[in-house]
Amino acid sequence: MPIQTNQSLSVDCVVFGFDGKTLRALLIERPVYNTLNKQKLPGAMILENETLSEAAYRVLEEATGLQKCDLYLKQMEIFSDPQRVNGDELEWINRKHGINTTRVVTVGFYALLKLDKRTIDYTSAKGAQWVEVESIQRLAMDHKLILSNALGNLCRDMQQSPIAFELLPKRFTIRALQRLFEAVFGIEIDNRNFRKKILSSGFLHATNEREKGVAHKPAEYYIFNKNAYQRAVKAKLKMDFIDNWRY
Amino acid sequence: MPIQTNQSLSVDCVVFGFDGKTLRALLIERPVYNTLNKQKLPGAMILENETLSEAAYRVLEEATGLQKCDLYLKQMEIFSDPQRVNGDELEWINRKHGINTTRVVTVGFYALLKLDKRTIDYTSAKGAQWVEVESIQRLAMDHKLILSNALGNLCRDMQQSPIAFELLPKRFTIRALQRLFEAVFGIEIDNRNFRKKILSSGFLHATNEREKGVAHKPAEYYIFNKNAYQRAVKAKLKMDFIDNWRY
DNA sequence: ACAAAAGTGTTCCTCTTACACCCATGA
DNA sequence: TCATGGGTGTAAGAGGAACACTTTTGT
Repeated sequence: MPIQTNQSLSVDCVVFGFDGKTLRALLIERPVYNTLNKQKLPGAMILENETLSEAAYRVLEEATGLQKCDLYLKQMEIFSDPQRVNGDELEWINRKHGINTTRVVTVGFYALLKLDKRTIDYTSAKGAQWVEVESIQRLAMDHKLILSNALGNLCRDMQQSPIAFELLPKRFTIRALQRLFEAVFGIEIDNRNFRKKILSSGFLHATNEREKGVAHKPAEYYIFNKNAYQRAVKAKLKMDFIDNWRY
Repeated sequence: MPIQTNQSLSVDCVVFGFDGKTLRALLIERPVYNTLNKQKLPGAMILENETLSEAAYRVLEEATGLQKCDLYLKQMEIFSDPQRVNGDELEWINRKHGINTTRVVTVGFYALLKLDKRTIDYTSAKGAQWVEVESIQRLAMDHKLILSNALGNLCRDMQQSPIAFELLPKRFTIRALQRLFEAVFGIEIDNRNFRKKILSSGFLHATNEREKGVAHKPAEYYIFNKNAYQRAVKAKLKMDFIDNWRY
């Protein structure tokens, strides 16, 4: 079997947003072509002289209007099944790009962003939709698999680093943060214990500002104190750094 | 900028083994060519009709003589810098394979195996070496970067799943398990607390067999009880996430 | 008998968990 | 005044960290 030479490499992005209640992903519609599934993840072929993450940022700016600095991007698995794109789907891709490839290998990314009105307006204008992740049934090609993968990665990463804040506005309530964890992990969290733990971490800064116009006791807004977090990480390593030396 | 069409896709594997004291990685020697670095990771170009993990298993069987069932394989990042292979290195690759590619994108894998005599004999016969990971200074292309990446992945994964046992023989002593953690994490662990914790987990099964011919009290052999582990996994998702945050 | 590594218990203290009521606001 | 969700404390138990000596074997 010869070395594969006429393949193509693409990126596909699972873009997550949080609306305060449920986790959503951005899906784009494509013109119907034969019996193919209409909804797909935002993605693109890699260009010459472009890294994969550059390609991913290009896709994300096109899809959301947001720049690199407003997005959290993480590479996941590579999907390389020789049959993952074939038949009508392969024909669709070749026709769309005016190329003639026999195989497309894709690199999955997931992105996190703050789902504000401006972004929703932008995506709506492009005919894209923010769909509740739980309710997504079928997608084009193997994009459902990529989505599942992204959700697994998100769960794992949210247990290890404070990326939850990438999905929340700069000012947020503790309840919103809790609901985000509950939505992603699919669990219920005791509110008293959650507040105790998250506040005692020292990573949240109370703004002294409160919700307005809500028909209940207004919640206080907090801000994630990234510096305090990074200081804490360093302090934890402080005494261990000799042991932890890695070239 | 047009879509990249004449690239190649390869896999590179960081193969870890544990000799009872230190963590080692398998490096292969290549014939010297100009001023290129001689040592590199085992790797190969992807073939037509082959997935990336199939390619990785092919590389691993070639390098170690071991089959899929005797290896733990995990995909990591993809390395896609357009300049990651160029100049003499690119020429070396094109000459070696009789192809004419302008860009090579590679997917990093790490593999874990049980480092027994048979495997060491096999790799020695091929001129490959098991080098202490701590002492590896320079490698061909960006393979040093890939190795660093693999070590980071291994550290992370070993904290989250019982892959440590993939590096130990079926029967092992608790001391050996402890030394493995100490080697990978670069820390010292209190032996009494370690025994208490690992034994109370219920994942180890005592064999009632002991070391022979050692000049000290012989240690008992244990076996990892995978079923007990998998049963335990289903029962928990804790609020540890705040403590474990790392960027 | 000695050298070398295995194996063993207790205490203290922190962190986790479970649990129920009052508060501030808009309608 | 009622409906709604925000915000608070305590007690019991589990789990983690620190710490030193005895046991078994080969030489």
